[in-house]
Amino acid sequence: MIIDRDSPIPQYFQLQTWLHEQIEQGVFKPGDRIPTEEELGQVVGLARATIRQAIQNLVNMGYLVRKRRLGTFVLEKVAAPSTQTIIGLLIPDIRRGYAPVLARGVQDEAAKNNHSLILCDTDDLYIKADFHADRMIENSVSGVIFVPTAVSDGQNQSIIDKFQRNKIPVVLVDRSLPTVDIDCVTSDNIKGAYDLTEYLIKRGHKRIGITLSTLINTERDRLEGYKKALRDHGIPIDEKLILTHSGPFNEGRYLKFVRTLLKAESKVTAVFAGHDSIALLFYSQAGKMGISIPDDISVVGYDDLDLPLISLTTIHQPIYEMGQESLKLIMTRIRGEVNSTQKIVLETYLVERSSVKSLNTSN
Amino acid sequence: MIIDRDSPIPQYFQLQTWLHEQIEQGVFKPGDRIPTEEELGQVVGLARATIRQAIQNLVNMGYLVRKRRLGTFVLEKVAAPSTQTIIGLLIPDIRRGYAPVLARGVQDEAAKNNHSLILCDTDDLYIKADFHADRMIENSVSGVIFVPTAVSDGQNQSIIDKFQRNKIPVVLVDRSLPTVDIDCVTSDNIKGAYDLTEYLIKRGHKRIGITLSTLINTERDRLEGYKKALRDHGIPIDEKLILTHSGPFNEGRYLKFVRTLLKAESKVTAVFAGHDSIALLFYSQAGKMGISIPDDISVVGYDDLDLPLISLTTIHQPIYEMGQESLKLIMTRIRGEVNSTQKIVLETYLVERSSVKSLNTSN
DNA sequence: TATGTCCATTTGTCTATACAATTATACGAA
DNA sequence: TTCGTATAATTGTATAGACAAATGGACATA
Repeated sequence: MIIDRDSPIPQYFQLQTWLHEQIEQGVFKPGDRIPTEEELGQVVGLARATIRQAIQNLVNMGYLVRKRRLGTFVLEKVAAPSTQTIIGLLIPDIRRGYAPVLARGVQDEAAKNNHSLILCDTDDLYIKADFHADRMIENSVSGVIFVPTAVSDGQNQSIIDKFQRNKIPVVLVDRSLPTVDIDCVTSDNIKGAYDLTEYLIKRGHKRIGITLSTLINTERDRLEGYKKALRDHGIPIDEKLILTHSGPFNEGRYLKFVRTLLKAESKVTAVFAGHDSIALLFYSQAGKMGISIPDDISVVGYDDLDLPLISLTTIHQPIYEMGQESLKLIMTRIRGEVNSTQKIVLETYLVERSSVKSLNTSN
Repeated sequence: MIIDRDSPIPQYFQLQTWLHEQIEQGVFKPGDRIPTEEELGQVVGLARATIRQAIQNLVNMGYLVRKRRLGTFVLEKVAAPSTQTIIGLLIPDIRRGYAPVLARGVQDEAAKNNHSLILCDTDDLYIKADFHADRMIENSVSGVIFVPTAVSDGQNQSIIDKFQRNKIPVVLVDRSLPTVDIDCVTSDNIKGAYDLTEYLIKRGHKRIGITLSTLINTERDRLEGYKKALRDHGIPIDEKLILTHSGPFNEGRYLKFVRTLLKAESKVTAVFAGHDSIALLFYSQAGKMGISIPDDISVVGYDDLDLPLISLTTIHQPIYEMGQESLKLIMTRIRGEVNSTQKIVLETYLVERSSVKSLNTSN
């Protein structure tokens, strides 16, 4: 008999122990249904409430699940999922560009999933990214959302490796690493830049300057989209109108480029600023040089930052949504729901404002 | 009555929730004995088995401990000897105003102390602040830096209480609560506004409009500084030039105020914008109305946000430093180094740019 | 095929009752 | 004082019975 009614050990506990043994010994295997409370009551000769007490304890201990109308089942013994519910976000600088919006998107989605967000700024420096990565691992984050630093792919790779060695899933946002097979959420910079350039071309612009950084692949993609649009419309690419720089964003450097393009000798009728912050430099320089936008020169940007006082035609990047998507993606990884690498590319769209003048007489 | 027998929510769960609340709110304090099962049964009119079910769940959750013959007691909520090195930051919205700079200040200082930063946005809503507070407590943060929400002091107080019941130190930043004796880091808004107003007066301005929110005590202080400066210089206060609103920042509302002040009838020669974001509205509206700043009207702001394209005379608030100081303060609390309440007031200074015209002929 | 309805089964919630086990406290005896 | 013992209070264990709620599956209907 399973239950010894004379034992000082409570009967519910005797039953609980017996059930536990059956599970541990594989008599009841994961997925199996154990007898109903009614049946157990008959077999061991105990009241249903007593049976329930034994079963409830095993449910609390994670050995069983009850399902209404179906019965009680043995659970797959899973390693207790870490009680930590923290996601790490590694971005260049919370004060710059779209970072606050991205952080907010991640955070709102994290809140929906009952996770908190640890925020770390890398300043695009490997050493800071590495430092924060260590701290995140120490604080046992469940996953990391990483905007790769504007340094070598190898260094970014080594940050990612560090997380993966600790079995922490990583999702890249905005900037991807072509050589690394890893989940990422980006937008289609080639298409966005293509659309934007085509927009200028259709308004009669032929000499279109561009200035951006070749350090980050998002901006390299924009350059590619720009060139492709020119080629497709039979406009020769003039390398003198392409002013690039391979380092991180530096205001003084770009101010030089901006001045060069604004000078009458350049004869450009429109400029493509690699991102909205550069477009802003065009506005401030043009003001100083007595040049009017868009009357004297047209300017387009990229990002659609919330810029007061100017009305810039630009490409809207769904930054907030990228934050949300990257968090959703990391949650599926944490829950172990997917295996194959996910590459999510979000749509961008052109926002027409009034920084571009149409040169078409018919228009 | 505590129990609603018509509710679809199980009665044991209603009781459990109620008990949980009593504990959270400190009605039952750690060490207290709660009523016996018998007593509870009498009070709420439930069978003892039902009472037990509620209590058992709370025991499992670690809120209560039962002792035979003695009763059931509230447990000291011992945050596992926190190896956690995380600080929580509760701010209204990381995307707005100075929030990114504050967050960065906190974070850089946290990094120096080997702590990480959990970021939570409240949107100035009590319910969100409360939600994030619970999550921070769950993640056992070592301390919290809190920008009070723009709601009633009582609600802010209840957030603070929640942390303090869990022995988590709290520091207020920017906005203080006059009725609460708690560490805080602020800047002297009365003096800043006084200096700024005096600056205008010394340049010959007598009709000075002001528009701000009276919801937050920082802005109320600025209004006070403005009035004091006028009084001290023998300029009568014209209530018609004071346009206030008692709700949270709302662009439409302030645009109306801005237009009123810009109209020629108002005859103001200068306006004091409650913060830089409002100053920005003056610029955008003035542009539309063909009014030139500072030639037709002078404008000053408050905060010294990094505003591109305009050259606004404003009061610099040491936001980054406030973030740093608040973190330093919380670290001293965590290390238990101080006992008395610390009220740190940082210096502000006037940044003279070119949004103010001098009306003095001699100048 | 798709959709709605009903039924039987199983767990979920709740009551009422009884006795057992534990233990702080008081009290009495050594 | 010290030790043992009785007592009362409180939680622990257990029973028996009732109705509620969810739901897979069978069956009927559109």
